[in-house]
Amino acid sequence: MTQTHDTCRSVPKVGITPEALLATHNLFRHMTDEGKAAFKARARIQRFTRGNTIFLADDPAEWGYVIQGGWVKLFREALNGAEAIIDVLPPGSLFGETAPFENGSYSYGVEVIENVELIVFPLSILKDEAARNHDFSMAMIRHISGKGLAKDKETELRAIQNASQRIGCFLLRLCKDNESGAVTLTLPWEKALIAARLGMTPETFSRSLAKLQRDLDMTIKGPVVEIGDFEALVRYTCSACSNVFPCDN
Amino acid sequence: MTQTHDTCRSVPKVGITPEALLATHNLFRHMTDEGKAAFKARARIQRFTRGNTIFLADDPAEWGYVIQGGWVKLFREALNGAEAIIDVLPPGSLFGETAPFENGSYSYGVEVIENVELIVFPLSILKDEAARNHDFSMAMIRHISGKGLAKDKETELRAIQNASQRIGCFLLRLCKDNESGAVTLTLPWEKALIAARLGMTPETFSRSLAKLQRDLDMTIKGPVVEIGDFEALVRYTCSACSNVFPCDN
DNA sequence: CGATGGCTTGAGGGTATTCAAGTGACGTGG
DNA sequence: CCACGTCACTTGAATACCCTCAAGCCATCG
Repeated sequence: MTQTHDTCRSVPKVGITPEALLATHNLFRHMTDEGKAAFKARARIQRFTRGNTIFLADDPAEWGYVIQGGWVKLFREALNGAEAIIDVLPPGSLFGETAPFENGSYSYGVEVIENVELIVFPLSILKDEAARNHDFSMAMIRHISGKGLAKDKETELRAIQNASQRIGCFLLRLCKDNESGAVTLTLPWEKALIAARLGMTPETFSRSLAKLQRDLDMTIKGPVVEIGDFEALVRYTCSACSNVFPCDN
Repeated sequence: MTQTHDTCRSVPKVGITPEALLATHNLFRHMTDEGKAAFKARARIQRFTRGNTIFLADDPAEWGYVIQGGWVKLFREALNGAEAIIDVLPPGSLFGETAPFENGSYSYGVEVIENVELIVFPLSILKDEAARNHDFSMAMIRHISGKGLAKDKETELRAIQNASQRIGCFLLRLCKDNESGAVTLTLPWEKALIAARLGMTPETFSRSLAKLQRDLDMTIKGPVVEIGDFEALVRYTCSACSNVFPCDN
C-alpha cells in the first residue's frame, strides 16, 4: 500500500525517439523529408541534473529542446533577484522553439527541477524549414497560437482565483474527464514545485490544501489525494474561471 | 491652463486608411495583391460607443478589427462575475486576428471604453491569405510570437511588481525613451481602468499613486502627472523587472 | 544514528481588498 | 443661478489573503 516516492510520483517517461517525434508531433510531422533528415542527423541527446541551468533569458537562441523525461521550469528573473515562474514542463514538451521567430534570443530561462533527458536540435532547422515549407509554417502558426491561448487563460486564473482554487484547478486537470463521485489521484511533482507553478509559496500551498481538506470532502496523505466529492470540488474551483470542467487546457 | 477632459486625455487618433494599413502594417503589408484587393473590397468602418460589447469570449470568430480611434479592453469573465482584464488597446491596434488559427472562436471578450472607430474585415481573408501566401504566413508567425513575448513579460510583471511599481512601470511606458530630469505626462484613460489593466482596484491605485507622490518626487493633479526625478522612478520601478528602462514593450 | 529533504505548522507582518463614506467637478433641470 | 444627481476619485477602517521567518515533524538514506 505504501508506494515509494519513485513509483507514486512517476509520470510517463516519454522517451520518444527522434523518429517517432518527427512522425507524430503536431509541429515536426509537417517537416519535409529533407528537414527531417537534417533533424535526425543533427539532433543529440543531452542529460542535465537537477538545479542545472539549460539557458538563460536573453541568451542567443541556437538550440531547441524536447523533453524525453524529467521536468524543467521556465522562469524570468528581475534585477533584484525575484523570480517569476512562467511554466513547468512535463515530458513530451518542447521549449526554446519560438525564439528564432522572436528576436533570436530566448525569452525565458530554463532550469532543471528533476533530472532530464532532452533531445537537442539546432533551431536553424526550424527556421530553414519554416522559410521553405509552407505547410510547416502553418503548423507553426497553430503551434504558437495555441501557446498564446494557454497564456491568456493562465493570466485569467492568476488574476481571479485564490490559492485554494488554483490548487483545485490543478487537481481537476490531473483527472481524466468525466470523473464523478470519489476520485483518488497522485501529485506528479514535489509540492513545493506545484506551489511555485501556481504562483504561491510552499507554506501557502500546504495551508490551502489543508483548507480544501477541511471545507470539501478531501483527504491528503503525502502525495496521494482523495477527492470525496468531485462535483463539489468542481463547483468550488470553476466558479472562479470562465470555463466549466472539463476544460480543455 | 485648465485643460478639458477631452484634450488632456486625447491620444493620437490614428485614423489610418485601409490603404495605408495594407501598405505599412507589419502583417498586412505581406498580403498578396489579390488579398489586399479582397480586404479593400470587404473592409468596413464601424463605430461603437462606450460600454458596447464588440464580441464575447467563445463567440465564433468571423471578423478582425483594427482600431482607428478610441480604446477597447480585452477581458475574460469568470462564472462568478469576476473579470480579468487581459489588455487595453490604443488606436492602431489589431484584435481578433489570431482566432482563425486557434479554435475558430475568440479567446477574449472586447468592450469599448472610449468611443471607437474600427476597420472591420472578415477573418477569412487572413485565413485564405495564410493558406496561399508563404510570406504572409511567416509574417503571421512573427506577429503572433511577438504577442507571446509580451504576454510572458506581463506575467513576470504581475508576479514580481507591487502595486506602486506596476504604476511606475505604466508611467514610464507612457514616456518617450531617453527622458530625464523632470517630465510631465497625462494619463491616457480613467484611473479606474488603468487600475484594472494593472490588476488592482481603483482604491489601491489611488493609494499607490499617493505613495509614489510621497516617496518619489512626483505631483499628481487629476490626470496630469509630473515626474520630478525621472531616474529615481526608473530605479524604483525597474529593480523589480528583468529589463531596464528603456524597455521595448 | 544523525543528517537531509520534503512538508507542515505557528506567529507576525505587509499588501491589497472590501465596504463605506466623503469630496469635488460637472451637467441638468427647475 | 442654484439645487441636485452623477461620476470620478479619494480616504478611512476593517479584513482577507498571502508572505516571511522560524521551528518542528517525519520518512529516507548514508
